[in-house]
Amino acid sequence: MADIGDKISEAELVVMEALWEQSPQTATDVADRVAAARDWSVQTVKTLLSRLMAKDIIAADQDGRRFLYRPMVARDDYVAGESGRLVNRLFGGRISPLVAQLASQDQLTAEDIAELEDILKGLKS
Amino acid sequence: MADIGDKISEAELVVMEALWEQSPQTATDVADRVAAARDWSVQTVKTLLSRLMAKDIIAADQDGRRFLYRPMVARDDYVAGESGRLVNRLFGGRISPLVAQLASQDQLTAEDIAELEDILKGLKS
DNA sequence: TCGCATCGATTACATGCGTAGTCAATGGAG
DNA sequence: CTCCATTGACTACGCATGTAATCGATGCGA
Repeated sequence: MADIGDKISEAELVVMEALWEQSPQTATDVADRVAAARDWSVQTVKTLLSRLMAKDIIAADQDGRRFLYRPMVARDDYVAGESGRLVNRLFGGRISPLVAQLASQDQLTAEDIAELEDILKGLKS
Repeated sequence: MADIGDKISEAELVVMEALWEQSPQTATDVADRVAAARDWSVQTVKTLLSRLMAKDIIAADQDGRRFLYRPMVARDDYVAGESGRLVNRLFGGRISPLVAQLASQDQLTAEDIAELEDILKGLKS
C-alpha cells in the first residue's frame, strides 16, 4: 500500500516512468531516457528530479560528484493508488461500472476479455 | 464521445456532480447541493461555475435576474474520457492489468466479480 | 596549475487552481 | 420611491506546475 503523500504531477510521472524502467540512474541518464517521450531540456528533467526528491518520492545516493536517483515508491503502489482514486471518484468505488463503461466504448479487445475471464476464474478459487 | 476540450479540475468536478445530479439549477441551488460535500462559500461555487462556463463545459440560460446552469458534457462522456486516459497512462491502454491490479489489492467484492462475469458473458455474444 | 565542461542548486516566470472578497446592477419589500 | 438583499462579474492571492536559464562548485584534460 505504501501511501503516497504528495501527488505526482503529469510531468513528474514521465520522469518516474524512466526511473521505474531502470534504476538507479544519473540525472543525465534519466534525461536521455525521457527524451524518447518528451522534448525537454536537461534542466527541466533536473528540476523535476528535485521536486520529486522534495516530495520524498525518489531518493538519491551520491556517487562521486553526481547522484544516482532511485524511486522510493513502487510503480505498483502508485498505480494502485491512482486506480483506486479514479474508481472512487467516478464510480463510487465500484470497478464493474468502469469495465462496463470501457466495454460500451468498444475499448475491450478479445484478448482483454479472455484475460479478464482468467482473472475472474482465479479469484473464484 | 463528445470530446472534452479543457480539463475539469478537482474542485470543478464537485460542481459538475451537483449539476449532473440535477439540472438546470441556479448558482445558489448548486451551492446548497455542493455544501453537502464541501464547506465552500457561495462565492467559491460561483467562481467555479464561471470557470466551467469559460471552458464551455456548462451553459447558462437567463431566467429573470438569475441564470439556470446546465451541463454541456454528459457525465458518461466525461467518465469515459477519464477512464480511457488513466488506462492509457498507467496500463498501456490495456484494461485487464487494471482489473488484475485492483483484484490483487482485494478491491473486488464478490458482487463486483459476479457483475464482471455478466458483462463478459454479454460481450461474447 | 588553469580553464572548461558538468553537476546540483537556485531563481524565474507564465499559467492554472483553490478559495474567497468586493463591486455594480437590479428586483422586491415597505 | 427608497433601501436592502441577491446576483453575476471582476479582482485577489498564494501555491502547484511546466519549462527553463543561470550560478557556484568541482573534477578533468592540457
